Amino acid sequence: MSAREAARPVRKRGRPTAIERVERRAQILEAALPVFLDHGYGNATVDQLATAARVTKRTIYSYFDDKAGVFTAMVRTLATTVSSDAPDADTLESLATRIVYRLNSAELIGLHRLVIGESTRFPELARTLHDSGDSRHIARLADHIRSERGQDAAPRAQPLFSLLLGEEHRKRLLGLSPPATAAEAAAHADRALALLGLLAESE
Amino acid sequence: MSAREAARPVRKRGRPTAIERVERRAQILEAALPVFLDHGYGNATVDQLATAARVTKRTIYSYFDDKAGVFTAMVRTLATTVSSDAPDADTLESLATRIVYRLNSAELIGLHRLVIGESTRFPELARTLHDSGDSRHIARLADHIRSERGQDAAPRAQPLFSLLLGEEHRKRLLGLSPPATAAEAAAHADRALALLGLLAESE
DNA sequence: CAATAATGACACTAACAAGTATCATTGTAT
DNA sequence: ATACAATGATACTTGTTAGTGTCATTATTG
Repeated sequence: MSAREAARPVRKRGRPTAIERVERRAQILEAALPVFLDHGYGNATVDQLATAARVTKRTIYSYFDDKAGVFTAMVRTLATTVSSDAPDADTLESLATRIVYRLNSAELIGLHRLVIGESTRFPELARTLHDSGDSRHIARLADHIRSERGQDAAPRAQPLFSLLLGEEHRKRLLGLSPPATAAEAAAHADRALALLGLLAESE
Repeated sequence: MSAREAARPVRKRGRPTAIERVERRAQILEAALPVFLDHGYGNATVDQLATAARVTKRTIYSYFDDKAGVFTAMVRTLATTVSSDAPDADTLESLATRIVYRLNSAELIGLHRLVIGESTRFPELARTLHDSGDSRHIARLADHIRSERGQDAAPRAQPLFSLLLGEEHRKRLLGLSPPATAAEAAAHADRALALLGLLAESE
């Protein structure tokens, strides 16, 4: 019923260029996330996916085999995007802050909700998401800890990650709190670092 | 296709006693969890719920308004069960161990998966689950910390809870690891307590 | 013992959704 | 230029599912 769903195809007809084809594929996947989030994988319809992408159902099926194909492609694309767009942070603090901020974003929370909810039926997506998300984050934290705080502190990377998520993230997953602001993320990260004795002794 | 789904009603006909009616309601809800877990809320059918409970669809609708009614009743029942069956633990260590063990059980993991996945469409269930789960756990941890480790340590209850969940719990939600054994739960709890300086100085 | 609540069995309806088919149309590729 | 790939528009097929209706049956309740 939303404006998104009411939209009608807007592209012209005719054979698209190779570039346009890539763009359109991305456009379909991008539009798919909100639809799956609003209705859940099981209840989302292909017609809704088509309308949201401003494309006809016919076109969806020219890019993907079926509904599951759209879903898996969407998750994979987002997962790899997330893991590749990680800009190198200068300090442990800034890295921790970035992680907190990103992980509480509406986009990533939604993605996690979907994958967790469907993990029984799409186990490979759960694996993909974890490998390109948590694992990578923990490794990056370990690298920074090692170089900035010494070898001994490296085993604290995983607990640190758990604290960076914290109760806040659980509430986010359940839809009980809004995304963290940049300031909140920084404060949260500092608290977690302090608890583990990983905060730089400044001033 | 599973044996569960193939089962047929087994009860006799006729008017049940008041007690039987209560039992049957519980029986329906109990059978509903595996069905919702296997198929997801959206894809689970009322026929599957009926067959799993060894009851006819007609009977389901005599206890609940609709599919959503079965779902919400099931979650509420499980949530209150969980929060009430909490046996008082003697020490902080044993409480922490219990929490780790329970939270990684197949039952609670499944419940969380469902509620997280459907949190957009059933926000009140998310609230219920959090209130009767996390909130209560953190409060109990805080009580024990206060009485066993002193007032100052109480603020560490929430971080402690986050560490008790830890990366392990995230993997569990994604279906990437099996339930923790009792021994694993104890070891994990001790590690978390040690990290926050909350482990009793024994020996 | 009579009235009636609850059930199983089973058919049925109405809605909805996945995926396909057709066809005219447009613009790319060659 | 000409073939043809991809699309929008639209209708259609086929299967599924939520929820209801009916009726005989059983046993509780009063």
